Amino acid sequence: MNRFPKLTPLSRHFFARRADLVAPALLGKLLVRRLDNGVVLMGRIVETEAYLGPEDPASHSIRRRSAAAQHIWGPPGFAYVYLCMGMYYCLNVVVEPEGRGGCVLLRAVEPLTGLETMRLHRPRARTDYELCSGPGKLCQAFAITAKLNKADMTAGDLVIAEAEKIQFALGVSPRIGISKAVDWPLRFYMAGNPYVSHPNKPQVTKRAV
DNA sequence: AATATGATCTTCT
DNA sequence: GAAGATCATATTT
Repeated sequence: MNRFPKLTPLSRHFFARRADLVAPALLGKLLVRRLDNGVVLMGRIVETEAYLGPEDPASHSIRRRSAAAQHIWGPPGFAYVYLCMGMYYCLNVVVEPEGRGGCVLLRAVEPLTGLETMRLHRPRARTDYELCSGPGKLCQAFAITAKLNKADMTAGDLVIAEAEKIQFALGVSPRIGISKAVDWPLRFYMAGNPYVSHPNKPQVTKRAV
């Protein structure tokens, strides 16, 4: 309970690639959150979506720069947290070389440690599957709010850390919940993993990793 | 100043 | 499968 594996945050270099390369590369990595009271929450990333630069009509980088989002054109490896539908936060990591405005949305994690605290954060969740199986749920479980917008995810209280490599089949599908570029295959997930959201969504390709 | 629009979740049918 | 909750940001008057 008081021993955690050695955590090695991913380097900024890791994020300085195209979003559609970083997104699948993040599968299997650890999302690590240290709360103010010292409790550590951890989950294995099992589902991500890539949002590219200005050539992607669904990306926030095609919109005019706002104070809350201007850092997505800055150096990669920082959190981009924003409120969706007035009620739920979504967590992104800024990726791609500086100036592009690419992001990767973290859609689902497999909860590993701190489940009791996650259940307190998500009283609505009746099963462990409902804890983190969606971008809004994940933010509730991990207590991620706009206060963590612009946080450095290579160091601090919200980081993505290296993990033991595990074998899995890569699922690819169109992104969820958007109205532009709806067919672009930029959602990546661990095929068959029970903590992925929208398990019945048809995938377009599948290959071993 | 006012309105339209979501990278969602929950509950109900 | 569909509707409602709810608000930061962007776009329109």
